[in-house]
Amino acid sequence: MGRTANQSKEATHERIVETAARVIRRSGYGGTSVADIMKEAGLTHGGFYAHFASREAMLAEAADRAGAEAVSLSTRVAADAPPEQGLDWLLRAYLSEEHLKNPEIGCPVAALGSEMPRQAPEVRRAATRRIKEMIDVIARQSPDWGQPGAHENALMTAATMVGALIMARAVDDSKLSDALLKAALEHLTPACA
Amino acid sequence: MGRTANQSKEATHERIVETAARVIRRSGYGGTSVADIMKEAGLTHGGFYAHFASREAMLAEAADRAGAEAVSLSTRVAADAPPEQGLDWLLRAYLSEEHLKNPEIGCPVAALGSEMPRQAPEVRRAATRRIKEMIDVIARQSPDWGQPGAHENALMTAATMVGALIMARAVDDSKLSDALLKAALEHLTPACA
DNA sequence: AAAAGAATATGATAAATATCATATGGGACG
DNA sequence: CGTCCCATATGATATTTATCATATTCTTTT
Repeated sequence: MGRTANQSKEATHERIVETAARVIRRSGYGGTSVADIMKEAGLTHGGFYAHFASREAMLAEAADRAGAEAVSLSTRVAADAPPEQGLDWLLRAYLSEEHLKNPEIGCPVAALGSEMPRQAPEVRRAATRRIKEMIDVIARQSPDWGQPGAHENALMTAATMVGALIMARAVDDSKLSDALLKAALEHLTPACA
Repeated sequence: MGRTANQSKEATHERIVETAARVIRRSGYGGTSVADIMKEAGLTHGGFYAHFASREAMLAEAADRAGAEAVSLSTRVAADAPPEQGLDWLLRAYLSEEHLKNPEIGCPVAALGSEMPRQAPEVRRAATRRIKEMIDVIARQSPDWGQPGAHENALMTAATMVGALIMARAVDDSKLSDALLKAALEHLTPACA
């Protein structure tokens, strides 16, 4: 059934990528099949290759999309904060219970980080670009923005955020999860450096 | 071919678990098949279920083994350090180029962290236990050992270590990898809190 | 309103994979 | 020295999965 052909091919492509960006964060690169994504997008698996050259090409687009969403959401959160509190708001959102429990709409580095080294070059390239953007977002919100060492500081801040969230999700003990998020938040908030 | 039956079943079980502990850190939980592990252990896939009730049971044993190796290696590194420098040595080893490039004999949290939330309960339970042990190793090496907040400090240190290594491995740019490791090392070394 | 064209569904194929049943060969013990 | 047992290999099955070829239906155009 040709379904609704008024939804142009481009729009369907869009929808698949958007869906995939969510599904990979929920199920991982390796845990996501082409059929899974198509089903969740309301399509059947056969049509997939009318939209993408390969599964990997599609993962690359999905990874890029997930990264772009994270960057723009972070930018918005920081922009909505009162002056001087951009980083604070960012940290509070990132290290929140809500982010902990909703990987599919959250940071793709936390959701997919340890699978990245095994992905296709196109996937890693897209992810790296978005990670650099994310680090810049953090750097611009830091109190020491412009000073020497500010970029290094942003690198460490990003690492702590990602590590705390990954560990909090990995662990089977909600007390420890909370403690990890709280420890990271409290140690990053008072501009420790 | 009964192969060498003098190697008791127990020893073979041991060898499979040991092999699996390496393979999962290299290929991920989802990227590792039963046949992969058996082949790398020098066996054929068919015999697997004489040793484990299921693939998941085996992953649980492998995760536990990998965690145990990491804890004992870390303990040894810290013990070999001059007095007051245990944490320093730990950090230098963890955030080294060598660790970056050898996930299969390194920290399982960095290698498998983002896949953990989807693993079987037995796997997560084992991993959580080892993670707690790892945090204790770090806490005992900290200069503020015993003081209030020392445990929280260890949580944040662990998060930063894990996050920096995961990001450094994820990224497709060796300059950024180095910068991430260096930033984490320099900011954790001078006992920032 | 019918024909053409584009988008998607159906169906098929080949490879991988978890799991299980049975065969085989080497060592222990009589 | 021959028999039995146990660990492992062989082989099979059912499922999943990536990929592709073909059929079907919707929309547009005349």
